Amino acid sequence: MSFGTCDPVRNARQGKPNFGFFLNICSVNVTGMARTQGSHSSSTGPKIRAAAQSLFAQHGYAAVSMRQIAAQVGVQAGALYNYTPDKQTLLFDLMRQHMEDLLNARRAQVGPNEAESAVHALEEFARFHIRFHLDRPDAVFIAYMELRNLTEPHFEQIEALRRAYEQELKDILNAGVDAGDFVIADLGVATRAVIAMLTGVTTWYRDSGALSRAEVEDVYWHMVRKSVAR
Amino acid sequence: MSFGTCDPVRNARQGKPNFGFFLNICSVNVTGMARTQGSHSSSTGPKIRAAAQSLFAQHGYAAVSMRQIAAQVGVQAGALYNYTPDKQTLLFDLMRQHMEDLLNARRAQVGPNEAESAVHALEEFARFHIRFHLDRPDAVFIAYMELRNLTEPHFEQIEALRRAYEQELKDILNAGVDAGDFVIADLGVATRAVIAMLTGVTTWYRDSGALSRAEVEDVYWHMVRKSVAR
DNA sequence: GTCTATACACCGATAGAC
DNA sequence: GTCTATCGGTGTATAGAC
Repeated sequence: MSFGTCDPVRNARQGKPNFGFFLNICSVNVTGMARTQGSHSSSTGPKIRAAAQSLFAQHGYAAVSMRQIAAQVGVQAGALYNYTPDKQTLLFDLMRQHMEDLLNARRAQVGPNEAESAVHALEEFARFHIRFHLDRPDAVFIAYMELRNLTEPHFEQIEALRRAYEQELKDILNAGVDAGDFVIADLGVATRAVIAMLTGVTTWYRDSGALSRAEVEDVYWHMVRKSVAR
Repeated sequence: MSFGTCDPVRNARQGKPNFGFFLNICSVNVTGMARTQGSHSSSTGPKIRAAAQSLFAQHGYAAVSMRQIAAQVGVQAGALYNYTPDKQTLLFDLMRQHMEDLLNARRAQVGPNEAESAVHALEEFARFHIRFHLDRPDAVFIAYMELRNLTEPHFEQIEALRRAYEQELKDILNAGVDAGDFVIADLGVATRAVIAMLTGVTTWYRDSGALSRAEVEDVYWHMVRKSVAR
């Protein structure tokens, strides 16, 4: 009962295969080289992060053991500690990487062109946000659900990155208000409201669904545009 | 290290007192009657649910032990099993109660008066949603974060309640489109987008903050109204 | 209805061989 | 860099006394 949610049904609902990580029976050798045990790998580090990200997203940080992560990678639990000092740091590294990727991708998008209209800048932000989040469902899920499992100094670093990203949108909205394009009662609330609306797409969108990503982008963009309109 | 997040700092950040549930030293007798051990109480059941709700919201279902819940109530762990068959059912009962309260409160609000304008109906829904959610931060947090810890039949029941609530908003939006009050590209997406935006208030609002609940209601309502406007 | 005690399994993390 | 073995502790849940 202690692995309450490691059931095939739940995994199927979330579109995940069942790797059977209790028994080390179906551990997969990603490199394709024949080996009966161990990895001795070129790239165990990345594989550990990938396995942890997938398992944390499926079952939650607290419900996943280091032994489960090791089994999915195809090594023994002790080997994980060659790559991370502890489980908590493994979580933090995943979250920090995700937030840095988000911020860097956003700044790369906005970098070249300057002085565009606020409406166009908002459209670019909205479409970027949806695209980035739909591309990384596991990382997004962890970033929003596992904040309380970070120790205080780690939490503060993630929060700072989150606030920096939020500021990107706030600047756009503020410029739009100054230019007379937007009417916004409270800038901070509006910023969080728009981000919450857009991020919500990750809770229901599936590639197998009725709408394409482009269509979803359009629908959300129209709603965002109107929500801050004059 | 296994109780990684049971630290005073984190609790203070979430506005929770530190009950020190490791040592049974400060277990509180809520009834006020002097007793050195045990509860033998009229109302251990409700106290267990209250303690579980608080602890699950703070640390997450998987990170909270039955011993911690018992300590907060002031009984030994074995006594909990007079009130719940297992931990999983305790979680499910909390979530079902919350969703039923939500649906019942919504239907009580809309019950009496009929045939109002879609715009007014939407305003009532938006304000109700914000008020109800801000009044129950712990229950809301659990309802959104712990879905993956439910077994399949339990999950399906909660999902049905969530869909029924969603339908309440969908009906309003649909009526508004028919009446020519709203312009909506996709009814399902718009329904989820509005709910996501409104629910987002729970992630940042604090009573100690700059805005009153009434002001927050106003700001969100204006954004929702515009987001589906013609 | 609560207690004490316990069954049995798993946890994170480390030590030392290879 | 991975293995095997292990430490000390915790987990859920149950049994039986009172």
